[in-house]
Amino acid sequence: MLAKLDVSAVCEKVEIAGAGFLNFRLRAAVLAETLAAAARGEHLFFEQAAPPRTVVIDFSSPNVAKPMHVGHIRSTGIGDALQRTLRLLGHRVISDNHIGDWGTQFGKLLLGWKQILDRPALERDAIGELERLYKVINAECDANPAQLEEAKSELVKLQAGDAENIAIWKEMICLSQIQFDTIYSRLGVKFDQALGESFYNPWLGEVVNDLLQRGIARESEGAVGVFSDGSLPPKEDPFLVNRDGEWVADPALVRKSDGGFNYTTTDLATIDYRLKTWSPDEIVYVVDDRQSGHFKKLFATFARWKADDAKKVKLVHVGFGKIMGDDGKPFKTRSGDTVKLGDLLDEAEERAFKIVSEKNAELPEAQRREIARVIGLGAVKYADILPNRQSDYIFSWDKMLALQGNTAPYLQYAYARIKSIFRKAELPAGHQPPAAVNLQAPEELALARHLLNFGLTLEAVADELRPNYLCNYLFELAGKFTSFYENCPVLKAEDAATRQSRLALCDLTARVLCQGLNTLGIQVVEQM
RNA sequence: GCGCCCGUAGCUCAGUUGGAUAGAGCAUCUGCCUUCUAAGCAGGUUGUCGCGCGUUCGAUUCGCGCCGGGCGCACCA
Repeated sequence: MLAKLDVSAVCEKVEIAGAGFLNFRLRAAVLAETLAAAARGEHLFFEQAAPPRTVVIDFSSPNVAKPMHVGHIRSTGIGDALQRTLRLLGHRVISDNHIGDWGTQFGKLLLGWKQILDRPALERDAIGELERLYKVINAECDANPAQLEEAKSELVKLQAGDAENIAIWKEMICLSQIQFDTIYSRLGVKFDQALGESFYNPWLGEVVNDLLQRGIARESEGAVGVFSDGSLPPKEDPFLVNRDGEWVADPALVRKSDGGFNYTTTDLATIDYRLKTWSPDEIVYVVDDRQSGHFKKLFATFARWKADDAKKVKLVHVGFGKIMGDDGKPFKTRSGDTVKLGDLLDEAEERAFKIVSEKNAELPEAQRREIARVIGLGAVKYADILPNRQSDYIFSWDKMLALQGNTAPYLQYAYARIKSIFRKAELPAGHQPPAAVNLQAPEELALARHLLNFGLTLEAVADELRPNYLCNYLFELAGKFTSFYENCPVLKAEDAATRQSRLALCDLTARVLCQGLNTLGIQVVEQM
């Protein structure tokens, strides 16, 4: 292999190193020229994908009439990082927020609205009031069958298009939309589409009829479900479950015995719509791992329903684990309630503000507020993306804001230090990047080599749908930069050429840090 | 019961698809601020990669079997 290999243009002599290893040494001149080209703005160490793919990403998916809570940050944060990564690499992305705006909960909500709505409370805090309606009526339904019947009949009226119920339902959606807009604008998350469950209503009946006609679904106990077709061994068959040693049917229900539809039905109609509308190569669902069984059934059902279409698209469930409190149980407030996303972000900003004020009391308050906003939000997002997504992680304010170790503030700090160098450098307007980058010190070389890996890392994130790879890359980059920073004076470098070269290295590092963090949905600050 | 996920340093976690001496942060110990932000850096200490068998030149990574934890298993989504 060595005899046939010709990489002399980019590498020094290639050496055999033990059993099955070849050692390649990148030519210093190639490294320097790659950096010089980047300094001239010709690239930033990554390339556009060829050919680009079309990818639908389904994430966040909050419910109408409920507060967005801590359970939504993983789907929202991971999904947003993925859409940003794919876009950066030149793929065509359609991000779609599949909002829970339809379903059985509206029976209870409508009943609550009619029986116990507190208008002034609704105007003060719409989501709080809607939440209260649901909780009260839900409790009453558990205790009182007559009330449950009432709720069901409100739902039937809604589904039948009753004008009054439709109007109330629309108002609830409007009120919820205000909340969603507020949260997403704080998070800086944008969607191309927000086609909620209700959007697919017109097709649900057809979906079920078609499945019945093709013999994929059948009736059972008054409901309609998709059952095993026996094509797989029982262990691998998503439509079978073992109970006490017997393999029994575990169907995907598509119509309830009362005639209502299930979420599998909506999801089937959704896949069909997305294929017809955007012809994607891939549809990615960023949803809690606990729903993996649902997605297995959904994908298997779709493959049986539309075999030709199914061959053209890759359906992927990007699952993730739970967020735990430091007691190892699901993360809750001290009083045992779910943590609301808005409150979580408020607290992150407050904690960051305290720290910024301690470290940098001399900055004006407005600037400290803005720094705290970026740092606090970044800390929460980063802590959420950093762990391998399928494992649960323990939520810790101290850890994410500790600002040492693998955290967003550490990365933002590295960026701020670079910007500080440029403020002190007092470069003339229209400063040109150096003609040559000259790398000598081991810290310079290590930093330069690591910059080259940015593109490979982005591609790994896109291929495996794991944004945590980018977190680890950036953490290493910041680490290599600070080593360089400690050991290699920039402004007081021994000669002008070294100074120019090191300035270029600093600038490229800042650009990659900024681009990388932005790709994770995190901003940077010039000073902190 | 069956399926899925997890088990890596005292703690919290990485480990880019089977590669070389398994890495970070916290904790702990030792140095470094009249010099570009010390929210930092340099270095020391810390491991039966849950256990066993197998496949392989080579296994934390793949297969099988155990042990321990979490989650899911028909009309909620």
